[in-house]
Amino acid sequence: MDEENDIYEGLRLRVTSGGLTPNTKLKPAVLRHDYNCSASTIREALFRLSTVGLVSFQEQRGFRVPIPTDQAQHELTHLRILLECEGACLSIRRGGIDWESRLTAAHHKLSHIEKRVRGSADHTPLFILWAKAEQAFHEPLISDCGSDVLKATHAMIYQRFRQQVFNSDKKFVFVAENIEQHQGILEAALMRDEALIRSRIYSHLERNLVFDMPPELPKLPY
Amino acid sequence: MDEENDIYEGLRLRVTSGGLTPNTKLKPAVLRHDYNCSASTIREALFRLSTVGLVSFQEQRGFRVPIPTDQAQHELTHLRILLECEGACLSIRRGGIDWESRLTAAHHKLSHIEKRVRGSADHTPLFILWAKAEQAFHEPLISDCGSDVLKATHAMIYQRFRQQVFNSDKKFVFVAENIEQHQGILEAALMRDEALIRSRIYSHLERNLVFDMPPELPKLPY
DNA sequence: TTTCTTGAAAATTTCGTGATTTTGCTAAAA
DNA sequence: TTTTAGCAAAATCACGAAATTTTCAAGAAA
Repeated sequence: MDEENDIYEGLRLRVTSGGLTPNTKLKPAVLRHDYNCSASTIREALFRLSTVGLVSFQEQRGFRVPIPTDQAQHELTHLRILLECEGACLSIRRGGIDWESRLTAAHHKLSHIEKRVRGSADHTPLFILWAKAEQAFHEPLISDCGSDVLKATHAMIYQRFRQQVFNSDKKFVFVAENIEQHQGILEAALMRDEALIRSRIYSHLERNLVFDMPPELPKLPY
Repeated sequence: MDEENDIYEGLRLRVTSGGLTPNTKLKPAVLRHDYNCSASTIREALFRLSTVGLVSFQEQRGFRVPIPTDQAQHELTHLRILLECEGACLSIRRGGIDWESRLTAAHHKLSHIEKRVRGSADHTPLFILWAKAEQAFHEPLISDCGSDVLKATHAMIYQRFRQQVFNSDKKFVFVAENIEQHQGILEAALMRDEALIRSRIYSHLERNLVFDMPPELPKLPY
């Protein structure tokens, strides 16, 4: 099980950012050779991935790479906004100087990579690197919210979101605005301005919303 | 897998509302007899349950019934409020007359059971019945939000919440206020008043929050 | 041509077993 | 009495094979 986890991680990487065509069948009897283990072990890992929505599963019909749809992209984005805004606001209240520090460090790395991406013609080779850095920025954003459940749920949604956009036909198109948007989010965090960080997280993710959002939801009662 | 799912559901019921003492070991070799199948099949189902947080798992140490903690209760309640408010508001906007109808029907059943519970001395025997009716009310509340991801995430959190309170030492104490609170939520839904339904969902769940909540979060940017 | 049946090949699911690890008990040492 | 060491029993994990189900191509019927 020590390496069982490696198998799980390996498969997760493959279905989220491995360039697999959506709807591709994932056959334990085939994949076993790539990981030097039995089909049962692969099956177990695929099963776990299906529970969190990273591979689709139908009884007696095996596992497949999920098909990205506009609907799914919209829903995942919506939930990401909801969870990330909540986590960020709570972190602003609870986080100390060490939180600011971690966030700033993560942004520094991300910013460096994004500037490199902007300068290069083909973004594809840098994608994996960028994806890791962007996750490493969005994660500490909510790290001090004080809720493991919130963080775990966000992580689940985030992974599915990443898979969705990477496997959609648009592939990876780097958006230059990302740079200033990430900067803006960092600034709002350091300013401890909750309304501002909400607004900026929303603006950052907005372009992934394919349908209209309700014009305005009333403020929370707490 | 036809009955595999029955096994999964059976085990889920047992760990969420089966009266098992927290930290009880769940041994595949023992449980197999209750379900007439092999230990491997049980193991697979337990594995799936562990992925959604309904049983705890440690490699080489097997599966156990999770131990309820105040922290977990607080976090699960917090997320329930977040998701349920969001889903209810979206349903208010998108739901039609059929939505009102389903919600009213569910409330009618729940209300009937709750009045019976209030009248009886020992609540325990009615608990299973009540739990089902209460879930059957909170589920259509968000059913027309238009997001399967939101609904699935809420279902996951809801199950864990239910397990948490049922397995905590307080066991099942029926709170009389539930009756008017559910009534109030229904009314807010029919009035299509989003601010009101948020406030009432919060009030309804508030007593499960063991720590202070932030005094107020600013309104969402959309 | 299109639809329906048939049956062989392929894939999926379930199961028992052996290897490895943990657990619990007993006895010796401090 | 308390702690440590060692051994036996029990439990967990990975595996390969048997049993069941699906897939799909080829031929029959409409």
